[in-house]
Amino acid sequence: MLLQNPIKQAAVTTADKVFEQLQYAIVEGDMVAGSKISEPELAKYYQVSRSTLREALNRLEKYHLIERKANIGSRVVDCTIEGLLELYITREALEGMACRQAALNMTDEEIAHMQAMLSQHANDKSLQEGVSYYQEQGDVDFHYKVILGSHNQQLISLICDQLYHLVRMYRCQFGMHSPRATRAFTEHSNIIQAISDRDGELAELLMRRHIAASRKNIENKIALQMAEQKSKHVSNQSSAQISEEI
Amino acid sequence: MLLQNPIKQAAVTTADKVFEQLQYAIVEGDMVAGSKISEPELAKYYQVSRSTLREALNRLEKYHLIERKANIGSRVVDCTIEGLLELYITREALEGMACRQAALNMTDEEIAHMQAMLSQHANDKSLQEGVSYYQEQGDVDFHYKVILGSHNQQLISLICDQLYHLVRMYRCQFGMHSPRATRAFTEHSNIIQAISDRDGELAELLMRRHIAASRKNIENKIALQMAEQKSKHVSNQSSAQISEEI
DNA sequence: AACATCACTTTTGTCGACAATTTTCTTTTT
DNA sequence: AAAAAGAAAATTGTCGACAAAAGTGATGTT
Repeated sequence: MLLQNPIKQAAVTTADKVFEQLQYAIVEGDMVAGSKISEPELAKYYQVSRSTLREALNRLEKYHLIERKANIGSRVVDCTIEGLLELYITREALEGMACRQAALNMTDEEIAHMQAMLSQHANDKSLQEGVSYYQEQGDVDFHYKVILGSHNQQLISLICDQLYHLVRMYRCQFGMHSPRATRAFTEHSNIIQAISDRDGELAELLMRRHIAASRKNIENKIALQMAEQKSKHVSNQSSAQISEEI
Repeated sequence: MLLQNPIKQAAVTTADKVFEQLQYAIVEGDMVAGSKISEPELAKYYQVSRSTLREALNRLEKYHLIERKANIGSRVVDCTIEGLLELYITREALEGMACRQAALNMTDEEIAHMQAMLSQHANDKSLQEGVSYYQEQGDVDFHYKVILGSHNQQLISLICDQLYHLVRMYRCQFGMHSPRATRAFTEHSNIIQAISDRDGELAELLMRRHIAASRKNIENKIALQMAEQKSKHVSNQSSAQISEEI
């Protein structure tokens, strides 16, 4: 898997390993979103006792990948358009603030490193060719660098633990593509400039616009698809591909 | 306990009940912050098996009230000045955005209800007398109303589940008092006005100032106490009382 | 006296079984 | 035939026991 959580710790216990496998299965859609989870079945599948499976489920619940009800059971979280938009709004708030804090708290070395990363991407031939794969990775790297640069454990934990698992899940399930490389590159460039200027206010503003632009782009795509589907009388919209950036 | 989580569901299972008791014990400081947790000991104390106690611990970990390490054990989270300030910065980001969304998404009925709540507080004699108790409750009610008014499940869950347990813990452990009633009342009043004007931008700005003001006030108090302690050669600073608003 | 090693104790992780609750299916009644 | 009631099956919650890992203290070596 490409988009790794940068602050995760190694899986030492069996429950950890089962959790990781389940995490990938859910994020990549091998376990269908919204479906019920059978503890005995899964325990048998992963060759572990139900206790350790439940331990893994607890961790999945912590990361908002499943939902549990007492005496009823667990379900994989559902991927809805509303949920996706809510996620973007939350990201806008948290990553915006993280970017402001990064401008205040990043060391000069960290900033230099981020600038180096960016110019490396600039020289990368994939950018010129408009290939999305490397840019995708670069985009994720950039966002993580900014988040970690906030030096705020609370923000880091919330964004990386609570949000980004879901972000990756939506990316996979809705088949979202990367942003047009050049546009994102310019925006990233401006954000880094604001950070190296130690201009927290501008840095936050730019990051919020960067994320809000993606959200609005998605909203437009959705509106378009809805109209298309209405004219074509297609009922199933959950498998729709949304060509948009992270 | 006064400051309840407004979105919590009833505790039906034994693990739920143990979790609730442990939650209060941690928040109110009956279990000292940073201390190690003994599973056998706690299980015996609450008269449950270690399995159900571990289930409760899992939930505490989900809410960031304890921290676990594989094969090592659990510790109650530590209350530090840095952690408190990080919490305020995160609140500023999340509640600011929640307030913006509330301006966009609250129903007219919800707004009317919040206005009624505020004028009730205005007429309450406790406000005139500057009694903090009711105002404390009123302040919490106000913030919760705004958060729920965002109609954004992601924001609601993050703030109420992840942040407010810690907020209450810090309030208890640092013995923080309420804000001066009249000042907070005016600020709340202005925020509600912005919401009823459907002015999301202003609503967010005012809420962020409202929270940032508290944070800065705390920072000043801390700086003052640090100076005092230095002159008095007092070493223990963790039990300091910080007279500041939520 | 300080350090390393080994055995012992304690604690955490995992397992299978039982109890309680929910769901499903059958039977009964209107 | 539809709805209600009750029995059976399956699922979740809880328990005590064992296995594995970490911590502790005594012993021996340099």
